[in-house]
Amino acid sequence: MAEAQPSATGTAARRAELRERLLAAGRAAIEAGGLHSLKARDLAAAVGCAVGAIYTVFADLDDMILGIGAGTLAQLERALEPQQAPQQAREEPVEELSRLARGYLDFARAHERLWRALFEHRLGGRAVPAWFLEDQNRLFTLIEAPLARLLPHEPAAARARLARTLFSAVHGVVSLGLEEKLAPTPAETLDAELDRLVRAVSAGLGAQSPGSCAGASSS
Amino acid sequence: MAEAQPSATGTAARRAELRERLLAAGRAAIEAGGLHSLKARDLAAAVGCAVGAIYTVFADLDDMILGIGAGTLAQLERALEPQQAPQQAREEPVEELSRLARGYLDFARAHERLWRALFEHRLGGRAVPAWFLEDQNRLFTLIEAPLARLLPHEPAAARARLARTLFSAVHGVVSLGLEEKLAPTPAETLDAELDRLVRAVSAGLGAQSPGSCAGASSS
DNA sequence: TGTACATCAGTGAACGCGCGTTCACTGATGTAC
DNA sequence: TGTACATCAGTGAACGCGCGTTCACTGATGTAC
Repeated sequence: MAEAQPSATGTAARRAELRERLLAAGRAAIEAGGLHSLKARDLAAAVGCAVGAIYTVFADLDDMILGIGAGTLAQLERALEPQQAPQQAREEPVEELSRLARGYLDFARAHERLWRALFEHRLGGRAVPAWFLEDQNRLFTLIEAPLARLLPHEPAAARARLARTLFSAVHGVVSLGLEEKLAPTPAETLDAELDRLVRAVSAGLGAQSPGSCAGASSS
Repeated sequence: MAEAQPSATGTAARRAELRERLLAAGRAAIEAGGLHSLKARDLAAAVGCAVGAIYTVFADLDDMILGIGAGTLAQLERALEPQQAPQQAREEPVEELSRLARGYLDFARAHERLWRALFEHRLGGRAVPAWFLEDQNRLFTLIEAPLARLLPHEPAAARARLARTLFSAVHGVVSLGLEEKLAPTPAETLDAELDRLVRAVSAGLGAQSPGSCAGASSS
């Protein structure tokens, strides 16, 4: 017998549980209808609490949106991390970059609205908190590793910039490619195009760096 | 003396003028505060007419937003076209692609909110009209020309896809690069990064195609 | 174990505001005679 | 040229809805004795 439901015991625990359930309801709402479908009354109805209870756990809805965004970022990071080859037996940097891009595309497909919500800024004028930006930067870091092997002579600062640029380019292809309201791109075509882009950039970057091309016949 | 103001004479002409003035007011509103600042009452106040008059010229505000978008696309196209080198004395395809990308970045900078409005879809569930999609496709066509010279052996269909992909990549870099709410990128850095990307892709694409470089000595 | 009481998480009706769209009306325009 | 009348572009108050947030209240929880 004892506590069947995961209902919390202490007050603090109850609050934490309410917070989680609201976050889950918020995620569900966004997945069902986009960020604009996030409504205080709907959330309250979904978790079975009063509207006012939301404000005992979040400062306001924007605060909650940030919480959801943090979860999405964490999930995205988890989805991409395993793509990194085991420490030893490192694969070609190009392959790793290609897999990361593909992982990003797959994630966007699987959680399109949640993912798009990351880039819609509904926060009324308020600045994005620092911890949120750090979460984002961690994504770029994933790209920097293979990039470092691809361009070993590139200064670290330039490599960081490049990681961001590469991410942005991939993001652009995924974002416009999945936008079905405009000219829709068939799934396999999009896969192929994204891969082609990543390989072209990788090859081109290698060629730009000292040596390169006939010299980048790898080693 | 005679008609001083550009006030129209006939009824039809008056309507056309009202439409233009409303579009101008709408553009101004978006430039000042983004798409969300487009309010019927503000528009009426700006052009000095009644709220109801708007609906004698546009079906609703979404219809008007499409009209504004069409204007933005036309302006963007005008901004990019001259970038194409005179028919004779064609420059290197890479240079042309680089200049197109730079032109896109400059346009986005100069009219950021108007430009972003093109990609925000406020149209409630309604499909984007065909003429709007055609306007968009004309942009991709601008890229196809230099691409054709860069990859002469590429089938036309693949080239069209590639133009779209390249556009998306550039768009991504510009879009995230100008987003000041996230980690902001300094202007010159963004210029340089975008250029580096375009050159890398161009070089890489050339290397992918038969011929090229050391002959894709990979294998 | 029982009782009285204080605390405070949680309540939900109500506030306040914003805003797209409508429609019964008006007054200027232009036509007919 | 003048007059009476019909048309209809344009009016703007009002409708209707949505929605974030508040706050006076309540009832469950847990403590003190």
